[in-house]
Amino acid sequence: MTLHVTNTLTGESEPFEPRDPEDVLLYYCGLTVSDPPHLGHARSWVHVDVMHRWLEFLGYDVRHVENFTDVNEKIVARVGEDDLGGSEAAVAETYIQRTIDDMRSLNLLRAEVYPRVSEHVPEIIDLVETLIEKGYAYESNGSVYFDVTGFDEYGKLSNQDLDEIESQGEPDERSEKRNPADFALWKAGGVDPDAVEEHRHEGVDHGGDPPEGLTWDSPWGEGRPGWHIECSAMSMTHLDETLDIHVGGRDLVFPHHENEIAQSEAATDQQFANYWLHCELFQMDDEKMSSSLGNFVTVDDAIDRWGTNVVRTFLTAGSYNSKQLYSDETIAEAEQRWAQLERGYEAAVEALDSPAASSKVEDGALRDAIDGARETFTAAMNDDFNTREAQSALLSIATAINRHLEAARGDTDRDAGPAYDYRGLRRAVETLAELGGVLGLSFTGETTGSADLAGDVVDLVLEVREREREAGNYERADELRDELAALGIEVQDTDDGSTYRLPSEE
RNA sequence: GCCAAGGUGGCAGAGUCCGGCCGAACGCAGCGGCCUGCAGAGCCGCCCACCGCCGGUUCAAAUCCGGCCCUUGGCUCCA
Repeated sequence: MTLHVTNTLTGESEPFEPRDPEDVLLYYCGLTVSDPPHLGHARSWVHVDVMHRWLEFLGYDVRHVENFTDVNEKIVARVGEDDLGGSEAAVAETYIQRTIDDMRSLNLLRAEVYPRVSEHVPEIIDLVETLIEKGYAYESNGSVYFDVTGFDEYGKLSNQDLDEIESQGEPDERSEKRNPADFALWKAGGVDPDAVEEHRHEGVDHGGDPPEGLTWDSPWGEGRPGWHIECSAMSMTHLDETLDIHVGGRDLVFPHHENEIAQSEAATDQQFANYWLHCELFQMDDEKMSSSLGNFVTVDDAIDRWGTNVVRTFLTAGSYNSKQLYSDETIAEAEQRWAQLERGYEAAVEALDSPAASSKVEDGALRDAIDGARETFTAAMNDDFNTREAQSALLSIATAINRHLEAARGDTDRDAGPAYDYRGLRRAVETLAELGGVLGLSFTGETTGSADLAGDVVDLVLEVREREREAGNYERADELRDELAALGIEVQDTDDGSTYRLPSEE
């Protein structure tokens, strides 16, 4: 069984064959650091992260590179806001740090490199010069444009017809471009003040002076790199001329990725990326999640509200290449799914700790269920990273655990007590941790010092409550349970006493 | 207008590439039952889908072919 992926380039599901049987070169189009990351970004990150983890699970070494676009008018537009910083570089730095923090709290595997545009201008200039030399690009008033008519395959990713694109362009007599569809590789001069103005937040005081952005010397005079060239230059610098997998948001297919292909392949005469994978976007009711509509949730807030595991369960509750609905209901569902997984895991751990667990007991149904779940999980992930199906497999392990515990308790004759399948439960716990790990879910719930203390206190309260129950003071017992619940502590009464769960997360 | 993706139960969301195991997964919500002092959790069972519409191919279609309707995203400014 091999991994299949849906390639935007062909529109079809294809068996995945990296150029090198051991290494996979993975490039993800990162973000322009001009705003705090929101859940939409997190959705793509998490799916790329799951791809990365699954490729490693399959035995590949993954060389994962993800850029930061730190040169952009949108960033300049933030200069002077609040405490973001007084220059393009400072604003970018602020958001890069924030982005890295968010990535960490989402439990993302680190990429090998996070290259920045501002640190790759020489490589960009080299690439532009190559394109001019090869006749694919031309200089005009200090700017350099890519001539799309020179690249026969232009439009192959997005299925655009060049004539169609051209006819769309507004005729502009004074344009520096030969063709409306040509795009800038290098832009003469400093930042475009109109573009900056367009991205300013209303009612924010930016101080007096018009902001300046970064500029560099080039063979064509002072200027800034164009929007698309960065990804070509950085991926070639840190990976290779041909990538195995290039991932990005669906919204980048055209023109960004289309242009990347054109300039890269024109420059190297090599295929730029063998597999183009695109993450679909969030939908809020009938519109997409976007900053301008003000309907987004920042990664930061999401983690605070629901915790990493719930957020990741939510983000992987649909396929990476299908749109996903964001609503209170869909989040609540994800909370339930995660809670079920966690409860199943914890129930198994608890049973393993009890003297009733024995290596002499064997529950075939439990073991079969685990094996089946592993097969389902593997098949699902190999089928274009079907994370929803993979979650189902995990859930079926939780169910199998509960079923086994239930059966064992049911068999109990009073004196002997229940008997648990020690090895079966161990396998269940290990499998959940291992496969859950592929989705970036963490069952280990490491408790911090304060959580330990909280645990001790809860134990104390439960002890008091138990005495009330024994004395028949159920009203008082229920009050205590409700009061704990109000603090987010879930109490569950069982035959062997009461257990509890602290509110999840870090 | 062009390009792309999609329309599956009350919600959400797999399955569509490789037609039959789909009388449609997993989950949420709802309804019974077991358990419980009660609740929750768990377990068992149930309810809810003529798979957008119309036609075709086939022994057999959610899955293939054709037409139509609708939704969403990108482009139509900059690039």
